[in-house]
Amino acid sequence: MRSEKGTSGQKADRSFIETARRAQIMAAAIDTIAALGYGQASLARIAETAGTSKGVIIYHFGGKDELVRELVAELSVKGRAYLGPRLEAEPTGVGMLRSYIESNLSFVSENRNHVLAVVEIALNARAADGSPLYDFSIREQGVAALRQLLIHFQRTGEFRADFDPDVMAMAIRATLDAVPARLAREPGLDIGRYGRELADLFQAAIRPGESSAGAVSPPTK
Amino acid sequence: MRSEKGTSGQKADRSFIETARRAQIMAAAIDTIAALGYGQASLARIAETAGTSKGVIIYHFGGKDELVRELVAELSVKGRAYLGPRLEAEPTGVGMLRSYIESNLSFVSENRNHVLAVVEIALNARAADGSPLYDFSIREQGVAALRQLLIHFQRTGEFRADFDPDVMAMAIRATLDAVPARLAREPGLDIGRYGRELADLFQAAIRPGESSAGAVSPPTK
Amino acid sequence: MRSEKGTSGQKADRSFIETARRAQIMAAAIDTIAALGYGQASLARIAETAGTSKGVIIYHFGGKDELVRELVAELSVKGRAYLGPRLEAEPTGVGMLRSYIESNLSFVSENRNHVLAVVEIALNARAADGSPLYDFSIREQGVAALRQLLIHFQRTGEFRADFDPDVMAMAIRATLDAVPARLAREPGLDIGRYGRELADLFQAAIRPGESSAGAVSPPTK
Amino acid sequence: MRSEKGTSGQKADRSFIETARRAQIMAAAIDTIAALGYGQASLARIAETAGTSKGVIIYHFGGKDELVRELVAELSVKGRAYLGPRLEAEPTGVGMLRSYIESNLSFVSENRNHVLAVVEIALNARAADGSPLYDFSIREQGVAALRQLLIHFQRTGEFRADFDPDVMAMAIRATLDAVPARLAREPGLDIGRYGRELADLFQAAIRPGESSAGAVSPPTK
DNA sequence: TATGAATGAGGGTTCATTCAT
DNA sequence: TATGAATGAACCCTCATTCAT
Repeated sequence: MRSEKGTSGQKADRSFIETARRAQIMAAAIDTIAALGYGQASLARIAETAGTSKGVIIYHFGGKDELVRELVAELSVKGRAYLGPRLEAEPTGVGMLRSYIESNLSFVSENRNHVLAVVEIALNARAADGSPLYDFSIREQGVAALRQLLIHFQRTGEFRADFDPDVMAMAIRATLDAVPARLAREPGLDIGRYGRELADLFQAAIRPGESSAGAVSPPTK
Repeated sequence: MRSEKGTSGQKADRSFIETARRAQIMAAAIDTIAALGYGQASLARIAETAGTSKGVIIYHFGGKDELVRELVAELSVKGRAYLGPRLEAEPTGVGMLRSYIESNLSFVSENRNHVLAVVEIALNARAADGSPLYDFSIREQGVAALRQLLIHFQRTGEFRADFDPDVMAMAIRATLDAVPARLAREPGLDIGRYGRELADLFQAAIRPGESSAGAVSPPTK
Repeated sequence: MRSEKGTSGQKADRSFIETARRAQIMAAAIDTIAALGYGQASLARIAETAGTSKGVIIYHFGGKDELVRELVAELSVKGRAYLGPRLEAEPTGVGMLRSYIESNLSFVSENRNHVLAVVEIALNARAADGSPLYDFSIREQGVAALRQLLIHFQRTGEFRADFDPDVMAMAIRATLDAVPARLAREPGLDIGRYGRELADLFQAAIRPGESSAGAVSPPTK
Repeated sequence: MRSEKGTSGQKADRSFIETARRAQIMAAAIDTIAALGYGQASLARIAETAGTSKGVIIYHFGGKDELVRELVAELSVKGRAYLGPRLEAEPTGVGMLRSYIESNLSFVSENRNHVLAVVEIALNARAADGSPLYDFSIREQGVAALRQLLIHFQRTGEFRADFDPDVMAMAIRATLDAVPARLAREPGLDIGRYGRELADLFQAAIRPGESSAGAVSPPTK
């Protein structure tokens, strides 16, 4: 059997041919999940897309779960490599916020199907008892980092202090997460413009206004 | 066979006992889908939750599709009845926007599992070819109505004119749609406060500021 | 429960309304079987055609088997009442043969669906072990009677003596039995002409020719 | 998945083991259908006869439909290969007619169960709406060819001119089609003799007699 | 290294029938 | 007399996985 990498998680050394096969299968899995949804993406269909048989997939990945897990992990690695430098390059809070949003979206547009597939997985893949199958702690780490960033710049005064950083982080994340699905429905979408609009939106939401938004809200009982 | 109601959609007159059974089954379906996810919610499991057998479900609904369709339709009816009056009661643009957000969330909190189930269905239920199985045009109508509302108050000047109403509507909707899942993970969440925070957030995003947010954005290449 | 008539087979005395219901159901069963074939004619579909529910059918007939049995029996009674007098009216062998064929066909054309249904039943209805479900001894009695007739007129010399009455009887019966299906496919078929042609055909086959057909046959190894 | 052969119909190249399994399953299907009838021949029962499981059948044929389709196709191929040369070898009309009948019957006796099974399929296999499931155009082509043959020799004068070739063809076909069922009931039947008798019968029916049969028929209104 | 073959659980659905009313 | 409700077996099929080669 292949693909037993120790718990340490380091990649087993693989032959060239094996690496190629794995890449081919993962690409097929991505396209199939993106196109049909997680529930419809059976091993048979993925194998068909890849031009092989189910057996091959099981051989190389040990099972469907592991294949999917690697799909998720790979995107996570790609994502961090993409976003990290872009964020660190920004000196100001507003810059980081805008960069977070726009970089996320450009990453999405450059990895459409992969992102779409992982979103599908995140939303649907569950064990028989309903518990999530894969580890999306990365995502939560992302949200946490975003919240830290918001808190930081609330403290510096660059962002207004009277929003809940938790709620704001979640709103930003949710809005970004909805984009891949929309992109799938509307492939011609101009992601660059979309990202700028979204950045404007949240920039307006966090900027310290003359009067806080909360002050305008009707008195709550 | 049961449950064939004409295209007009009016409920066929049902016996007391049938009505009860249907309600019981729908409740079981809601809980099962909410708890396990759409993909794991087989008829057998739903039947088990309901304390009956698959046959009974088929008898009363004619099939899984119809059961799910009714779950969706019922929530849609409930939702409109809940939201409509609350929106119409608001005279101002800001009031309507806040009401839209807060009413949505209070509706969600009052119909947790049902909303969660329908979100599961919306995200996951697909035909074999990947096309969506049910009609969520209601949802899109909702987004469209929201966009119209935004456009209207941009014209009156109550909202700033330089945001894209399409992007704003989508951001609001996506943020709201993410709440049920979070609520499921975090049952103690204070929805009232959460709604007010979210309303503040988007109120800040649409308010006509001294200078438009866009002006602050870095020059785009 | 209804419909338990003693083994003696006499009809239980039935109320007017029950008789009507039974007739209605039997008509529906005939049309359904004729249209869809025996295998597709489930109680549900028959009930739908009849405008009632499965329960009613079971109530009146005790089960599907009994309903079908009565369909068969009724046609058998009708058939004998139709054919008997017509045969007996013929003095000559040729007349009886022609009458047998033509009366059979006119009976078929006057009872299209019923005949079609019973043919469907005869060909398809079987118990789980493959054994035939209903009693078609009537049919075999018919063939036997036909064979007796042929033998009789072979002895009188009106028919040629060198054909096997068994084979001839079977050929006539098979040919007649194939008509309903053809009639179903080709509803405009002129049964009168068809019957005369068929009568001519078999008349030619049984007439005492100058030389027996057998003599012409090539020597068999 | 197995058994997807292109529309051209050429057999995909199969491994030895697969070929064997397919043959075994087809044989089991033939025996089961012949013994129990089409309606009782479920995949489970066929699998039991074959000594395997339903899954294996599905694996090799993709579904019940395809299995049955191949049963029909194979017999059609076998039948044409068997009958064609035998017909073409005959110089005279009478010879061809006799050969048609006798070859058909010897083919039947040599392929008892297969023929019986296909007859079962032809009579019973239907879609939910009652329409036939498989393509029996071959059969109709056979009848059409037979009719052409009859017409041809009516023109040459070898057959009498005053029978309807359509009716005659249908009578011959119907008589032949009834044989498998009889053979099933009466396994000891002497098919050779039976065929000669049948050939005699129809030879007498088509021979140009001193006076046409039609002339004897009572005046038709 | 790779594959075809087979497995067995579980999927949704149809069916004739039973039962309580 | 009639019906709606429920049952449970059987149906065909899909699935991820195992196994022998």
